[in-house]
Amino acid sequence: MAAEHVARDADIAPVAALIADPTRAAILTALLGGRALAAGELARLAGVGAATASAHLSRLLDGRLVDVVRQGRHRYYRLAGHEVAEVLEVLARVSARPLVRSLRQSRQARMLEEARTCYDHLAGRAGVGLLDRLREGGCLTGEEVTPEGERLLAGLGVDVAAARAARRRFAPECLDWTERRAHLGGALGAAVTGALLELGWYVRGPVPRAVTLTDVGRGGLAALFSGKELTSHTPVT
Amino acid sequence: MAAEHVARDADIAPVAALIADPTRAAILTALLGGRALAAGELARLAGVGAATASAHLSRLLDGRLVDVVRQGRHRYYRLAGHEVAEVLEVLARVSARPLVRSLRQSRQARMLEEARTCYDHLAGRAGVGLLDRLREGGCLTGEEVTPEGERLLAGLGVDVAAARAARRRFAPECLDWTERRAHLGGALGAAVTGALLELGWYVRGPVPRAVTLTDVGRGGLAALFSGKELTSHTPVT
DNA sequence: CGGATATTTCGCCTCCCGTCGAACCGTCAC
DNA sequence: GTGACGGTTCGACGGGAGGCGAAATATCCG
Repeated sequence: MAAEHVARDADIAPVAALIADPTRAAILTALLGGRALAAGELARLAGVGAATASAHLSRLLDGRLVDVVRQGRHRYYRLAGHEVAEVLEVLARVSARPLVRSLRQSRQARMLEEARTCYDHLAGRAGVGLLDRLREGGCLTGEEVTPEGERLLAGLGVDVAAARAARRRFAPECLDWTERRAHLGGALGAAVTGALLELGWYVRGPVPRAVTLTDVGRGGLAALFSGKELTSHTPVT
Repeated sequence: MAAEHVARDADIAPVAALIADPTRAAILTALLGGRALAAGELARLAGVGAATASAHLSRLLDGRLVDVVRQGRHRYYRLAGHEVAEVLEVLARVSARPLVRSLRQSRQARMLEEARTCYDHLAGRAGVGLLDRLREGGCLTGEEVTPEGERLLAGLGVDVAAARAARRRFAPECLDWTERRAHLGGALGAAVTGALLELGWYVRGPVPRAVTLTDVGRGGLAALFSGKELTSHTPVT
């Protein structure tokens, strides 16, 4: 989903190992509330002796998953930054992944599979289709926009020059994890997506990252790409 | 960061334990490319015997971190969905967290700490400040908008009724992990943030989730909240 | 059908790691 | 000071998990 922004390979095992222990997981989860808690409190919450908790906290400190602030004879521990909280939250989401989704959830999931934003660019079947159409139409070769592409995008109101001048990567492929194929990311992806929303071809949906194709958008895209839909699927109803 | 959307507590330890083993981590990382790989290939990539790899894959399968597709005498394994890929990516990010950031990174980090979007609503010091100002001004009590709040928000072009009718939670607090305090999330948070962008009080920055306060916005907010800035800090330069 | 190859299952060994009790070091209260 | 309490360090114990080789199973190819 965020392949564009993935850090180069780092050993994830050590960090995972820190979270893998049930006691440490309980400690970290207790700290998810944002408050700093004393060592003894954490030991109690985790249901373990003070010695054990201390050992765990020491390891979490080494691994820079928690910070400690000493205050008198107490030591208050808290999570070491929002990245750590994010890991715990994402991990909680996959851990809670139900075997079978509710109707509402599966409908939302289908909407997100169809079209959603990935940070600030279009993803899902629509995102993958868009990149395919752009490449098929010779608008994009590698990471460069061709003259045809420049014309087509200008027609949409995309400022390609501004995107090229942006401080982020211009037009990287971003791996789409529901499609397992690439969609268009980077400054250009953001600019194109912004233009599509601006034109009202896509509108943001009720679910945070969902966007949906409008009738206007369907017509516009069909005209742009000579009748080819971005995706062959019927829209989610 | 995404406390609004966090699943209820699930034991994250088992999933973390699956990732915690270096061999399994290597297997999962190899699968991050999105392609399905055969068991033997994965064994080779992970630098381990076929028997060992098989055992690991079996456990990953049990834990629903990978899917398998049998094709003749080969068994191709792939990650079981985008959530799993997300976990690995976020985990890679914290694992790679440098001890000291580069100047550019720290500047970007400061921008994000100041103001950014969290899914589709305002976060960072600006987001926390906004919620504080709304509460101080008596615009919001608990999760309800007061008549004063209704007037103030209407002046900004926020359609409170529409937000209230949305299918997502109306105005939940969303824990902000850089501030360790709450900001306004949910349908109302999204609507307010949309209005602020629409008015040009905030504009999206070069970095994916960054937004920055404009001069117009500074004036508008000052007028709204009788001179109080959302944050006492000088803007990031 | 029979040999070759891919993958899994089965023991077995080893070693790491979480646990606890007890001793030790700081800090607070009187 | 001196006792009480929070927290960490030390040492020993036990269980669980990963590693491998060998045998079993499944699939392909001729």
